[in-house]
Amino acid sequence: MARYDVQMTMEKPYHHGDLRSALLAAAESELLEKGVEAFSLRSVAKRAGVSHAAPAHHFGDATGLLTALAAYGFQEFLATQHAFEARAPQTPRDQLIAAGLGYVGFARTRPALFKLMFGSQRTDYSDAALGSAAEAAIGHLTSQVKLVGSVAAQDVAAVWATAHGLADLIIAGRISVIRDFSEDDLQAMLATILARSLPGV
Amino acid sequence: MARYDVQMTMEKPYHHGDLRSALLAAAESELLEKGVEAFSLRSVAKRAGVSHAAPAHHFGDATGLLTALAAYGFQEFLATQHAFEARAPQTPRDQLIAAGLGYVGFARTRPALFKLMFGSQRTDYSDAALGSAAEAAIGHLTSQVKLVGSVAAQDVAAVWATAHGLADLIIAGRISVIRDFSEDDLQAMLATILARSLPGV
DNA sequence: CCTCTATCTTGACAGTGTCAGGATAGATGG
DNA sequence: CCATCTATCCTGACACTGTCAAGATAGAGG
Repeated sequence: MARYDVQMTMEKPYHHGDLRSALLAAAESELLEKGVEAFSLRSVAKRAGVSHAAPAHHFGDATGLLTALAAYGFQEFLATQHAFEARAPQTPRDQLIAAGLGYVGFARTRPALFKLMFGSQRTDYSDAALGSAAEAAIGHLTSQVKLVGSVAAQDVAAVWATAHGLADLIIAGRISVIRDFSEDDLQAMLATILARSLPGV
Repeated sequence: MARYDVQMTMEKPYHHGDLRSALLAAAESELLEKGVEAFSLRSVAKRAGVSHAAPAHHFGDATGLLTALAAYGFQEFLATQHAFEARAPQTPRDQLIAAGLGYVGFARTRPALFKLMFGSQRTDYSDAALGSAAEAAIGHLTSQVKLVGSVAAQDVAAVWATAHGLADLIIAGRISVIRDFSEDDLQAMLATILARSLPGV
């Protein structure tokens, strides 16, 4: 009977079907709860319902899994920036600020991924997938700055550092004043600070 | 003979004398070489020449050691900012920028400590020593902003985020353009970016 | 139908943090 | 001067970790 087959399948199929994606999702949850430092590969495997050595075949070792997760994170990161830009006015300056807001927004929505991507030593940036994904995300910000009119490396560094600093401090819970802010007020404050980092054209 | 006694003492005294300080120093070296995630308490003990359980009596567990190290880090952090300020002009604005340069300077000089203080989950900020040390360092920056004339929380967040973002991205090696910069050019660029984060009084 | 290959499991190993109990040495009080 | 006391450090054990080797399973292709 089909019903029985399904139940068998649900219970314990030898081949998972999409273990790679399941492990990535489990790893993000693991990071969110325990942090990068207490990350356990065996615990991730248990979350996905497979044996402790199953991840090895898909990712090699723990660094391989975290590297793949970081690469996925940069894709999401770029997508978030694009989503923010789509809702903003189409002037270069507004678009750049929207990218900055997306930068911070991603960090607040996926803090585990953000910390992995920017604050961890357990990722291998010589990996092709991670390298190109990271370069795409950073290149986007750079091109946005150029569209505003600046070609100075100093201006890229300024807006990037401002967005990054805001993101990092906020998800660390260190900017305590924003607790009393509404979401709109917070966005307005972030936009003001980001705008200030641009050369005052 | 005194000489023999000294040699005996150098070889293997049962009581270390200043094991607490030795462990903190060894821990910073360990962090610098391996990173926070690969940090090993047993390896730190081996560096200090004691058994693997010796740190427990001084720090409780691994988190206790890293917490104490972070508290020490915030003292050094504040001292670095003061050192930068001492060499700068005595105007409020120059003093604040000097504090920001000290912020980045500390991160570049002691990256392991900086990452531990701002990017790790293995520190206990409910600890009294760490809490007060961190508050002292952050309170300093806040008071510097107020001296410039601003009382808006937004301005504190702006200059803090800018300094923090620059520090974090630089020690992560992500701002690649600075590789071609001389030290003076780098300081000038940082000062320009930091100055931009202030309200344009 | 039979092999081939990708996928997953089991079992083992060295290394980790932490706890319990014992050894040592400097300090304290008689 | 000596006995005890306490802080300091060591040894041994436990559960847990990541990784490797070898075997089991199932789907795919000839």
